Amino acid sequence: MSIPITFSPTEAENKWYQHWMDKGYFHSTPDEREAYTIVIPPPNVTGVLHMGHMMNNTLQDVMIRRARMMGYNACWVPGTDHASIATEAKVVQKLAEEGIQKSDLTREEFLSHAFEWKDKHGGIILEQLKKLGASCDWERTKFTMDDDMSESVIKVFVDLHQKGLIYRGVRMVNWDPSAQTALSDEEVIHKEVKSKLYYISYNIEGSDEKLTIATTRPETILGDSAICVNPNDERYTHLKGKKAIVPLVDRVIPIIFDEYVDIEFGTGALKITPAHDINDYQLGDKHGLETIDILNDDGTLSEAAQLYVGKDRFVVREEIAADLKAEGYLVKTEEYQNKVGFSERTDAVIEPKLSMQWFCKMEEFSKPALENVMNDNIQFHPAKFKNTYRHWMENIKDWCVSRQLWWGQQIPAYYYEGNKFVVAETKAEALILAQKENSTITLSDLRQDEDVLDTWFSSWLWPISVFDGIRNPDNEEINYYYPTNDLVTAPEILFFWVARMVMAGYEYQGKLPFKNVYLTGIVRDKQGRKMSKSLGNSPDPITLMKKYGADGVRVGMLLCSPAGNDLPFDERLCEQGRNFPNKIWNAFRLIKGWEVADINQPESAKQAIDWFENKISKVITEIDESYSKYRISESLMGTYKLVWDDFCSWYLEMIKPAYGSPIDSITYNKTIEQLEKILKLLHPFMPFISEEIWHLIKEREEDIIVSDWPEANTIDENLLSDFDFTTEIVSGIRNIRKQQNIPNIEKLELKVISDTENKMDVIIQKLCNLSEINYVTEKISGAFSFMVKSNEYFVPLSDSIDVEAEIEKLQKELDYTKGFLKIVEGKLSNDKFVQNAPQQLVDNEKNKLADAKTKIEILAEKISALSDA
RNA sequence: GGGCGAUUAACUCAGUUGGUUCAGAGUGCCUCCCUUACAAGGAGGAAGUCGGGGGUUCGAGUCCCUCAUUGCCCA
Repeated sequence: MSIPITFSPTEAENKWYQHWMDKGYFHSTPDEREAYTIVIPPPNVTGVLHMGHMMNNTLQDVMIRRARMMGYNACWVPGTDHASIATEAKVVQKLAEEGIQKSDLTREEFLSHAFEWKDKHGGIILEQLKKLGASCDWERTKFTMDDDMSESVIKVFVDLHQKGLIYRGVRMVNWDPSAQTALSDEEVIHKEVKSKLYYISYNIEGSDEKLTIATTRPETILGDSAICVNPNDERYTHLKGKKAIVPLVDRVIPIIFDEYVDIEFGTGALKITPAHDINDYQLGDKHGLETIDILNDDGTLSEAAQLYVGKDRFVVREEIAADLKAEGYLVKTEEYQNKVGFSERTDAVIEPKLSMQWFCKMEEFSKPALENVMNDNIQFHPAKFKNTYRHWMENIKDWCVSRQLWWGQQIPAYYYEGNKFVVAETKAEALILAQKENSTITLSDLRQDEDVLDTWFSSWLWPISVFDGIRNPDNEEINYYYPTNDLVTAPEILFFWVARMVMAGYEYQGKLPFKNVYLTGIVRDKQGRKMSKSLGNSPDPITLMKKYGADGVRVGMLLCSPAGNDLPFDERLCEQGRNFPNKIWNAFRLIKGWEVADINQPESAKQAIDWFENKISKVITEIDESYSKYRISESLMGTYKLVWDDFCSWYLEMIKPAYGSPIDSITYNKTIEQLEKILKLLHPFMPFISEEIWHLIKEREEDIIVSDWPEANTIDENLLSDFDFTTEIVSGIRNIRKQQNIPNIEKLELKVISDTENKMDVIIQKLCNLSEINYVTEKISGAFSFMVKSNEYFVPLSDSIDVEAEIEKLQKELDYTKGFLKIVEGKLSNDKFVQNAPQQLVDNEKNKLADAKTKIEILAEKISALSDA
């Protein structure tokens, strides 16, 4: 059989993914085994696969595949969320391109367009995840607006309303004039921008005096209802009881006094616009000021502004500045840096706006949610995010859950007789409730709230609702799969999503939603910028997988990405990720190329097997440990080194038969056994090549994806350290070959001065191509030499030896050892050290002292012997 | 402005209760080698005042203080 020199992944990927699907390995149904569950962080239906998804889903797949091999009933639930703002924006845009305005459509018509769009684009990411090898239970795929999911959302809304945890109220909200909806605080991104500080003077009523204020938003003066100064500010105390006149509109407003005002900032006088600034709103509330809302929902000025009506707020800013200047009110402008809120979705500048919204009370929810994270019932990896979480939970504010959109679950509040309303799951139930108030009300008198619920109001139920645990809180599936085990997500949505899921979990199941939260880093480009579509700095994952193979990209992503750390992405990582499967592929080619014969097993091979069996047990222990701490990249690195260094560089070299010679069957079979264990360890990281080689080893029915995770046997630590000692000798000889340019084919001799015989001499002989190893008692002259511990090794060579160079080398080692000795002596002559340090440590220092002394003696002898020669 | 992190080799990061193995790993870099699995490879090598400064201790990358730089969250 001829096996190609490089592994070509594409064919294997398609073949095995299809095979796994056909066999139904990804599908889970409750049974007697213990469940291991992950719910996917549902990607937006608007999205396409990006590097963040690759990272995130690779991790989940690694975890789920390993759990499957460990005998758990593994269930990974995939799905998407409806992303109300983003999706509605996309659909509106698409309709606009077709010449259709949203306002021309009924709600139902618009929704049918939106669903059409979702059906066409909504599954793209999930299809792309299949290329990555994601072993999701596709039969369970959910969408946050599926009928059952929406029912759950509505049920929860009604339930919370009945519990008094949902209320309607006027609040200052973050208004996105572009999307024309309110946003939660978390959806607002504050950015540092260059702006201007405008100094505007107001006339004082009945006086020639003027009062100057500073603002970044001159257009809002039209909504001013007071000017506020600090009562401790002596510059202004005489203005008590006076009134100011708003320029251009000549409205008379009071001058009020409040310590809130920073004397140092600007002129120390602050204009108060309660309708358009959260702080002003609070001050207005406190001082009983009028609120004048001068803006329309689309960011243009309203009738209430009196001037510039219908013009955009930014246009007005320029115009009013010019007009103020013309009228002599503008004192000066200054360059100024300040933070401005932008919509996460539309990038429009957020307008603080007073409006009627629905809110969810958070205080009660936050208690168990905080407690169970702080006490590690729910563990964060890395744990440092507990701090951030706590800070948020302790300062939690009510959640604005209404959005002025159509795409989403319509709020189940029904109005009648003006502003009276009832909340119920259906209109029919609402009618019954309303009729209790007024028996004459009919269905047609009820008008449902126009707004929909925040998408997170769906997602926070995700771990419960995918198992129908809201509608049927005690069903078989929720009881079996919930709580889920691990959640893999980004720290950016720790509050948006993770915290709220925890709250919903305790509220609706009385239990945590997941036991572990693995927080991934953010994938950035080389310049440290977050990868985003708008910057165009993200490579296309599908292209990458074509180039490097899915296994290669998976490994590349994981190699350098410890939990919670950002990953500056570089394609070279994928290159490394591709080289690794190729290494295994070639190891397999080597083994598969051997002719197997019934011949005696060489002692060296026997020892190599003994060693490797111990080594692999040790590594399995280590990588299991890393997994248990969610140090996935460490598990991978442990596996990587096991394969590359231990298996390929050491083990295979030790058992390799001479070129053209057959291998004995015992060694061959043992080697296959080791290879199979390695493939299993690799499977979570590299599912495709591991399955491919697994089947190329021999024809078989069983697949590696459902094989048993290898278990560690008892480990002979002495054997392992003997081997490490042996490798040092091998390196010593290789060094001499290298320095003297002696080709590998040329056999060498090794002479040893040592108290004990190394049991692994046959290995040295094999790896170094030695004709013989002899133990001697006298130093050998005319030989290259080196030391390992206090043993001396000589490689006699007929060629002349560069005495000078040898002496120099020995002198260097001697100097180093002398320095080392000094430090050890220093420690041991320190009484406090000897008294306070643990006995074991002191003994060890004593051993180091003895060893160093012996070594110095030997080195000195060697130098003098060489010098005499 | 308030809170929380981070700073260890050129890069990305490990380093657990202070103590053998504490100064590590992978990549990159340098030298040599297309040697009969693999040049997507092999053999070897160099590389760090553990951000600066103080302190506690017999002993500090690790604990404390302080300064600097930097990131995130909140206002």
